[in-house]
Amino acid sequence: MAAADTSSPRERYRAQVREEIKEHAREQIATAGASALSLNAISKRMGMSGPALYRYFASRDALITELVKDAYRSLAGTFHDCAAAGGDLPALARALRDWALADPHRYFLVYGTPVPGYRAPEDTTLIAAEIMSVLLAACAAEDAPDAAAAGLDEHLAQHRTWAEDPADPPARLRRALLCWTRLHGVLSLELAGHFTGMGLDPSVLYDAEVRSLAAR
Amino acid sequence: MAAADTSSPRERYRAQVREEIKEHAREQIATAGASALSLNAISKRMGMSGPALYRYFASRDALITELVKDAYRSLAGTFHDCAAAGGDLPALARALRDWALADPHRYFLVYGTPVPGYRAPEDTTLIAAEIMSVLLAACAAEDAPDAAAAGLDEHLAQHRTWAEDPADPPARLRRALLCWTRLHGVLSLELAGHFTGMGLDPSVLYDAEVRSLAAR
DNA sequence: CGCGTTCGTTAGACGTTATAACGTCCAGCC
DNA sequence: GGCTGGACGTTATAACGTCTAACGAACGCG
Repeated sequence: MAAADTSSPRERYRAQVREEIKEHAREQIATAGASALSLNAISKRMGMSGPALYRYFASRDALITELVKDAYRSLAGTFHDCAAAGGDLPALARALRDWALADPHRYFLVYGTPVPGYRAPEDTTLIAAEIMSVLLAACAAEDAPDAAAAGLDEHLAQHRTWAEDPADPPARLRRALLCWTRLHGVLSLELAGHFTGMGLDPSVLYDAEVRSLAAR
Repeated sequence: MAAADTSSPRERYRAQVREEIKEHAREQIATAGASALSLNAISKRMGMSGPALYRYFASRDALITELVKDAYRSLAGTFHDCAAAGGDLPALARALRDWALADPHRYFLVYGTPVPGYRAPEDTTLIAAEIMSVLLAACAAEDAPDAAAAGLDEHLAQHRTWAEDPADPPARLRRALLCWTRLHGVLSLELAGHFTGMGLDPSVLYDAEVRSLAAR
């Protein structure tokens, strides 16, 4: 924060140009997907020449990585805001779906097909942990032991590095995990258009899954 | 002539070359993902020159589309085989996971991030319906009405174009749908590597979800 | 004012998809 | 046997992409 105060005009201009580049990149990704992102097209639309962008981003992958990080931060922010406003688990689920539908390609930037050579930087895993933390806090309701999940609970009791609070019972970890995987299951298939050919409304399916998760 | 019945040697050679091209493409996709598929690299590895491939596939997208169709057919085949061997729902789930783990990029070819301009051809939707049909048949067990899914059942009763058998109760359609979305939720996150940073075993989570689906 | 860092430029190497035009070879037909 | 048409593979070329190298200009700082 204080560093932003004392930033030189040079650095402020640099940050502004970087933001403008990312803005164009986001727009391009939203219309054509991440694989179609072209530094050349961005530079042309900004009135600059191609290699000028390399003053601001080391490579195309670096730009995409930055956008992935922004997407993570954006999702974590909406989750945090929703929880701060007293949102319970269904509210969080709604916020997640709204966030995803607002920009499907941003969702796929986070949860979509991974690029083989790509390794997630440390930041993203930290933000992912933060997202899980908010979800975990919303799963604070009573948890009855589930016979079908006994093995999972035992496994979670031993591998809980992603849940910082050691007081969380395994049943709560399990519920947060299930929220994540089940909502992602419906949402990703919806965003990929796999329901359109079947003529059914994804929101109904999503809501049913949310109710099922909240009511247990 | 009788040549219309049996393929001419010309056509057999053509089919063989097409298959060899697809073989190299599959290998390339398995190691570097679909976005890294290069017709140039394939042609070089086959000892041919670049544009020669255009005699066999109209474009790069056409080749990828063919591979997507093959992946669909492969999944439908393993599903069909599993069901023909008397496999129940857990067996189908295991077959799905084995199929996905055998070649993760093939799974993403079917269920991964969609390309914006891409429209699924009619064949793939037909095969997708066949896959759902097998899944539906495996969900033939008794179905108790679920309070949280009443709205979904009603919606499914009205939009059931993807289930050809009109005798299927909505509860069974719902269960098949939930199998699909929940298993995909765990599987896609696993294949994308989102669990590796959390230090937990995806197979335990997957098995728990399978048990939860089978025991209801 | 001078100097150095940063910025943006052009030139170019290299790879990609895709088309056009040109040989080449084989199958079938007279 | 010889001819002809079509399929095949080639080289050449265009257009676009990332990214590096080298150069000039502009800006801020001492």
